[in-house]
Amino acid sequence: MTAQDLLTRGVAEIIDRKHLEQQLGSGKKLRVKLGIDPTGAKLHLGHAVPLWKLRSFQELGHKVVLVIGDFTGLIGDTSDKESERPMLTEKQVADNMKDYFHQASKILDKDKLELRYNSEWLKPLGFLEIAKQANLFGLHEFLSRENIARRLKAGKNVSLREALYPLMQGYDSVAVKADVELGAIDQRFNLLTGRTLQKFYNQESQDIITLKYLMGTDGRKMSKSWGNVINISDEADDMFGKVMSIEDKFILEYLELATQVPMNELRQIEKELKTGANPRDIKKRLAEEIVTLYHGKKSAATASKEWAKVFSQKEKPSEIPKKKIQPGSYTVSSLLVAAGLAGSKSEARRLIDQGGVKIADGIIKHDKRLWEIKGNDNLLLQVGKRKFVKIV
RNA sequence: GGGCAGGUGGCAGAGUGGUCAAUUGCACCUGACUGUAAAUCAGGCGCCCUUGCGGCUACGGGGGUUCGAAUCCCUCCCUGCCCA
Repeated sequence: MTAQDLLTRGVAEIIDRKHLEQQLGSGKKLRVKLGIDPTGAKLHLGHAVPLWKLRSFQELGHKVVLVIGDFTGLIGDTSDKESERPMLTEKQVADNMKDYFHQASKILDKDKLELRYNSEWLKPLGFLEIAKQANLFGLHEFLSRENIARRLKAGKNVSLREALYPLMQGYDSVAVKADVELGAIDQRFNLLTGRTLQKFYNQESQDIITLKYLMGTDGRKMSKSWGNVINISDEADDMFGKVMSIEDKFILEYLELATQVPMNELRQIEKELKTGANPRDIKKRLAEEIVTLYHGKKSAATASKEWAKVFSQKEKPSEIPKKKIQPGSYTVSSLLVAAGLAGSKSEARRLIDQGGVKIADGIIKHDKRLWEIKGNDNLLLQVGKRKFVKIV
């Protein structure tokens, strides 16, 4: 990681660039802040983008301050939302928070980290103080945010509480004396709030690095509510496959945002793609890189081989889940349900009709024949191209 | 407090007495093709029964009108918008 990459890779915008370059050049150890609200239990590759940037700061000797939004999580940020985010209960937040740090430490160096919870300073804050902070901003600023304006225009509710959220995030920066704050591009407004508040509290305003966001497996922004996420806790095989299923046009973005492949290599790959390289091969490399980050090189290699076996060569995976079921007579549909390969018999019949069901390598065309299950059958069931279960 | 609009399948969002198990989009599943679980194309996408112009359950909850309701009425709950 070069100092050059620090300010370019994955970066959408830097405010104030000159000042930040100066700070970095001065040799001073900067306090670099990232806030995460525990809105779900799992971190995904989109969350990981700013975490990797933090890691780079760590490597260059700066102090990383990870602010867990145990308080802001209760309130709920709407800057990345198309509708009001529901307020969470303290229990939900506590549950979600449990694994957050553990997951984040897959990326960050735990020993060079300052971990803070923002209830520490937000909870005791009085109304007067909040009013003073709120006085620094105009309602019009908030209302003109793109997604807020859109919701208002569509006749949807925008609660007053949402307008308060940026103050809290901004005050976090004051509390931890941040020199730099990171965030996704849709956080821009909240990030800027920190600058104003710091000034009000006689601190030097933090610089801001906004990062591009990662696309999900369906081509929309990666977000838990879209259900298109690749979680950093996903199993190696699963993670590999999900990466392989992204659209070709996102390959370069993924390499930039979700891997540590050097930028010059990235430009090389870009050239190769343009001159007719098979995107599948590049994507395989991408998937290996990503899986390596979270599961290690060995698992990545295994996942890659496994994937090639099952999908390129259409062979069976080396590990087929085994399932024991009650001995007796089964129709194919009830067999599939018993094996967990179909949610209902109706679904199973549909799969049969569509030619997606194989038993012991033979395509099943109808549901009439009865199968006797004795309890030692070793019968291979297959649905689609990638779901296998062995009845034992 | 007053006025108005609305609550439909995982989500978004049609439908306003029968042909609605419910248009469409997204997500998802299967098949074909391929360079891959990409793209594209085709089909599917409530449950049950041996497969039928079959049965059951379903359009916020409850009750009613009707031969028949997601669609009409009553009531309850909830949500949003406007005004104060």
